[in-house]
Amino acid sequence: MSISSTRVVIALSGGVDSSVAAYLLKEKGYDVLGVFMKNWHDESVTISEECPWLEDSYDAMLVAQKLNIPFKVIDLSDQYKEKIVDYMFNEYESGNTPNPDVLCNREIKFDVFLETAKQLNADFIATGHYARVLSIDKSNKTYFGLKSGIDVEKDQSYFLCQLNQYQLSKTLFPIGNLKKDDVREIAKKQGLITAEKKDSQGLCFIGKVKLPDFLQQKLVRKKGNVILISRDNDMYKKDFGYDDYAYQKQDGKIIGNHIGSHFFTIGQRKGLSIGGMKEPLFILATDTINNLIYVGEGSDHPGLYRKSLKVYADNFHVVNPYYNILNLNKLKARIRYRQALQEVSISADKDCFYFDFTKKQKAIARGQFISIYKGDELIASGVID
RNA sequence: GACCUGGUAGCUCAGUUGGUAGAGCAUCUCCCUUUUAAGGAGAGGGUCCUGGGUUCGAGCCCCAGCCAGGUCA
Repeated sequence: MSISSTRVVIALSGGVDSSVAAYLLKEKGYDVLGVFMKNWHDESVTISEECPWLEDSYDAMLVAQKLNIPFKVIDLSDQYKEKIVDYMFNEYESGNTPNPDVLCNREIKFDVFLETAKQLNADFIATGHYARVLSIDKSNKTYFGLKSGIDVEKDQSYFLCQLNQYQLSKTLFPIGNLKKDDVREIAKKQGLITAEKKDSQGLCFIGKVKLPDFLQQKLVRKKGNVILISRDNDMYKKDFGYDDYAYQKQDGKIIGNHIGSHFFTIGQRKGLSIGGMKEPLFILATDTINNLIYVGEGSDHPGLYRKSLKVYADNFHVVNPYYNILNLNKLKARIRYRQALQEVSISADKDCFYFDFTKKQKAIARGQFISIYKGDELIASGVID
């Protein structure tokens, strides 16, 4: 298959990264089609009066025009609501801390969008992620690997940690081997309107919303106690293994009230509105069954740290089955975006995968994703329990 | 009932020999960041319990009252 007859549908977000990705594909000679995904509409839960997607879609269109590639807008907001927004509400309601952007990639960009692209006769889809796809051939089988972007500062492989072999086999990341500065430089040189545009932030394609406000559109406020746990509580002398510290109301003293434990997450400092301490208060745990929040004073409070965590086997996802993860050593992992990679060792039984870090980890949040790296390749991931 | 201690920013408190007030926490804003958080920078905020008095001048001294906690009968 020649390049000129290979059709690539690029997801144009209206930002500089996808703009340059599109340009690079066009330069290589692919048959490129630009598509803007509308993932949000204003009828459902929303906070701000502005609607940033309109401006973004306009920028995306201008870039497509400039590059002389066909362009269209597709509306995936129904699917986005069903698969991402509802997931968020459900997770928060049950006391977990979801990661919508990881799900957005797995369920929307590399699923619904991929299927839509195929109907447009696409051979591949492409996005402006800072990540790379490599393939390895072994005994007549091709394995696809997800590698971090060359630009360590901008690496976005973490958000792609739930992609599977099929999805990777259909994906190109044209800017994965570029640095952000280079991307902006190219955009500038090509006169793309997005060259100086500020990097996007906040939930993918929704824009900047304050999460507590967002959640309160659906989840009700419910007054409950905030309980202060002393740093020399007996709890910290016991070994909880791979489980969370199990606090009970009588382990500390009530120092105030909150508006609903499901609005908060472990490690959180802001938003409790309780002052009068020497050091800041951090949330050690939330109990959404009894509507309680446990806090500790100071960023070095022992309740904020654990060295191990577990992932249920059902929630464990192998990105590249070329490797048998349990046979590898010198693995590293991160438990949130942009965290420096941490040394970890992995074991498993038939129910769970167990992770032991060399260094203690701060604010391990149930519902977030751990992603495991061999060198610069992301080989597996899982939902933290 | 008597005595003692204290009533200073939203909270916890500091305020030297009297010269119209500060720190931490909280709050807000900005930066950082395609999750949640964290982190960095900055800002706002006080008729110093009330009423008198002494003094050129009182949060700091004196008197009375109110409130909170404590002690003694």
